[in-house]
Amino acid sequence: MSTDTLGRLNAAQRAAVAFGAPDGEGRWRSGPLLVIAGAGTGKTTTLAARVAHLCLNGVAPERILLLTFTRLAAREMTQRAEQSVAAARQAQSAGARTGAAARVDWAGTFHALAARFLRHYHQSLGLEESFSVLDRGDSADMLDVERQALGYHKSRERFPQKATCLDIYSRTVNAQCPLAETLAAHFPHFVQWHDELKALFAAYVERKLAQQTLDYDDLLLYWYYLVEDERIARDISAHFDHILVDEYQDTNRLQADIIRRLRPDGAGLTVVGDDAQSIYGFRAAAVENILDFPTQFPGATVIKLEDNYRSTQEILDTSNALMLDATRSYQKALRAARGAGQRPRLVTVEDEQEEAHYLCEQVLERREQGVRLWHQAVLFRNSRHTLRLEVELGKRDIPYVKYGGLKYLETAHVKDVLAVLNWAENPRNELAAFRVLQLLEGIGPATARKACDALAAAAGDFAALDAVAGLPAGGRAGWDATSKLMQDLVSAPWPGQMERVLAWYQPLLERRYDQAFPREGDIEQLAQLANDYPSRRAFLTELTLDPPSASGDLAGPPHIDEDYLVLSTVHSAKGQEWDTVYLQHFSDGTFPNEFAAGDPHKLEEERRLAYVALTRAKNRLVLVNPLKYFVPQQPKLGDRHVYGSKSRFLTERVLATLEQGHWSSRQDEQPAWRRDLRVDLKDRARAMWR
DNA sequence: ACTAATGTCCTTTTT
DNA sequence: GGACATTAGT
Repeated sequence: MSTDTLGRLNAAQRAAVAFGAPDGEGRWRSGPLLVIAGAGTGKTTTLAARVAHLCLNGVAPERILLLTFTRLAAREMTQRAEQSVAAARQAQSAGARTGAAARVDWAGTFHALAARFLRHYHQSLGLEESFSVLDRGDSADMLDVERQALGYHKSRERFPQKATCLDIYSRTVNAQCPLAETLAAHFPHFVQWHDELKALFAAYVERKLAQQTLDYDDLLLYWYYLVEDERIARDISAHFDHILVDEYQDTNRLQADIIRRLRPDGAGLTVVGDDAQSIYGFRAAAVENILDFPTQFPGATVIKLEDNYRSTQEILDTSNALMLDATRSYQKALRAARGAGQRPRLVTVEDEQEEAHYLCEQVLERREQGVRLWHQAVLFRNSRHTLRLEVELGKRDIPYVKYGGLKYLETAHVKDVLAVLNWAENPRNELAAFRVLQLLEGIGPATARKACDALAAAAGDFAALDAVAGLPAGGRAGWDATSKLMQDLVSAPWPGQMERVLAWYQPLLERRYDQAFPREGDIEQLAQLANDYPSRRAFLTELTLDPPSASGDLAGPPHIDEDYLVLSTVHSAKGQEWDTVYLQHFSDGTFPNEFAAGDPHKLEEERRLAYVALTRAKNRLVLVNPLKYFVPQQPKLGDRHVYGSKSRFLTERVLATLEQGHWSSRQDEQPAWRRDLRVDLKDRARAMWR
C-alpha cells in the first residue's frame, strides 16, 4: 500500500489521509470528514497526501474534485499529490513502468470550476458558450451605467458609489439573504435606498443577461441554479467519487449550498479549514459552515491537527496569547514541534518614513545572516501603506514582488487591450465595445451607442461597423482600422491575434497617455502571457479568475529567478510561510482597521487577521508600530500627522510574550526612546501581580 | 457631440 | 491623492 505517502506524517495527519476504507471493487470510499487544521499544522501536506492516497487506492484522478481558495493552492496541492503518486508507484514496481501519471484535472477555485461547468451545461441554462466573465471593475462600471440611467447619481442625499453598490449586491447574492437584511446588518447608512437599489440590481441583472456577461457572483449563483436541478446535480455528482474542499472556513452560504447539493449525504466529502483563520467575512464568508459541518452532515468524523511544524514556540506563544483575548474561544493551543527560538519583537518607530528605513535595514541585516530575501516577507493590512517602503526599497536596489493591492490588470492600457479581445470573443459585450470605440479620436458615447445598435441588428457581425454613419471628419481612418481589426479577430487563429491588436493599439497608446513607454512594456508582457494559453477564451477567462498579481505568476517582477523580497497583504499571505515576517503598521486604526472599530464581529475578524499574519513566521517575527502617522481625512488642519495609539490587540498578555524596543535612524533621538520604554515597564510591573 | 478642466467626496481586505 | 461628477470650451 501507500506506506510512503503515510510514512512522514503524525498520527492525526495519517488518520485524515487514510480516512475511509476500500469497497468491494477496491475503490476507496469514505463518509463526510472535517479536518480542523490549525496554522502551520501541515494542512497542505495532509490534503495533498489524501489526494495521493486516493489515487493509489483505486480512485481515478479524474474522479476527484478539489476546490481551493486560490489557483496557487490548487497547483501546489495537485503537484505534490502527483509527485508522491509517482514516487510510490516507482517504489512499488522498482524500475518497471510506473503507470500513467495521476493528473488531477478537476482542481481549482470555486469560481474557475464554476466557469467550466457553466460552459459545459450552457444549453441547459440558456447561456451562450462564449459568455464573458466580468472582473470587479467591469461589474462596477456596468452597475454605474444603470445607476446613471436611473438618475440616482444626482440625488440630493448621497447614493452609494458604484463600488459600494457592487459590495451590497455581492453580499446579498453570496449570503443568499434579502436585500433589506444586508442593508440593515452591513450598510445601515444606506437603508433609505432599499427600493432604488433593488431597481438598480434588477436592471443590472437584465443588462448582464442581455450581454451574456457574468460577474464573479453569477458564476457561483448559476452553478447553484444548475445543481438545484436534481438531474444535473446527479449528473455532475456522478462524475466524482471524492470532493475535497480547502479553506472551508472562508466559504460562503452559496458555496456551502453547492456542496450540499452535490453531496447531500456527505459521501466522499472532505473539508479542511481552521475557524481561527476565517478572514473573509467581508465577502460573506460564513464561519458557521465549518462550525456546523457535523450537524449538516450527520455522522461526520472530525479530526484535529494541532502540532505546528512551522514556527518556534515563542512565535506560537504570541499567537496563542492573541487568540486567548478573543471573545469566542477557539479551544486551540498550537504546540511547536520545532522547539524554542527568539522572542518576537515589537518595535516602535517615530513615523512612517522611519518605518520604511527600519524595514530596509532589518531586511538587509537578516540577509547578511544568511536568510535570502525571498524567505522574508513584509505583511500589511492595506496596500496604501507600502508606498514609502516601495520607494525606499527602490532607492536601495532591493528587489521585491508585491502581492495583493497592486493591480496590473486594472491599469487603463491593459484593460484597453483586453477589451478588444473580450469584444471579439463576445460581440454582445457592450462594456468592452464602449471602451474600445471611445479610444478613437472623436468618438464618444453617442457614436458608440449607434455602433452597438448596428452590431446587434446584424447579429454580431462586425462588418456592420462599416455602415455606421455620422462619424467626425478626422475619425474615419481610425474607425475603418478598428472595424477591420474586429473582423479579422473573429476568423484569425489565436496565436498572432495579440500582435494585430498591439499594432492597432500602438498609435492610440501614444496619443492617449503621457508616459507611453512603461505602458508599452506592460502590454508586451501581456502578449507574452497570452502565448501560454490555448485559446482566446481560455486566456480571457483565466485571466479574470486568476489575475497574475494575485496568484504569484510573473507579470510583476522582471527576473523571477533573482532573489526578491515579498510584500503582501495579510489576506494574500494566507497559506504561506516565511523564515522572517515583518508586520507593518501595527497600530490602532490599521490593526484593527478603524472601519471595524464599532462592530464586535468585524473586530474579531481583525483579530483573526492578525493571527494569520503572526502565524506565517517560522523563526523571526517583527511587529512595527509607527507612533505618528499620516491621516488623509480632515484636510487643511495644519499638520495632518497624528499620534496614533497602540493597537488594542497588544494587551498585557500579548505584550508579555514580546521583546520591545524603539528604533531611530537618528542616534540622538533619546526622548522618544525613553518615553516608550517607560510605558513598557509599567505594563510589565502590573502584569506581575495580576 | 466630444474633450479638457475644475470642483467635491472618500479612502480595506479578494474570487 | 485619486475617483467621480459637473462645467466650460472646441
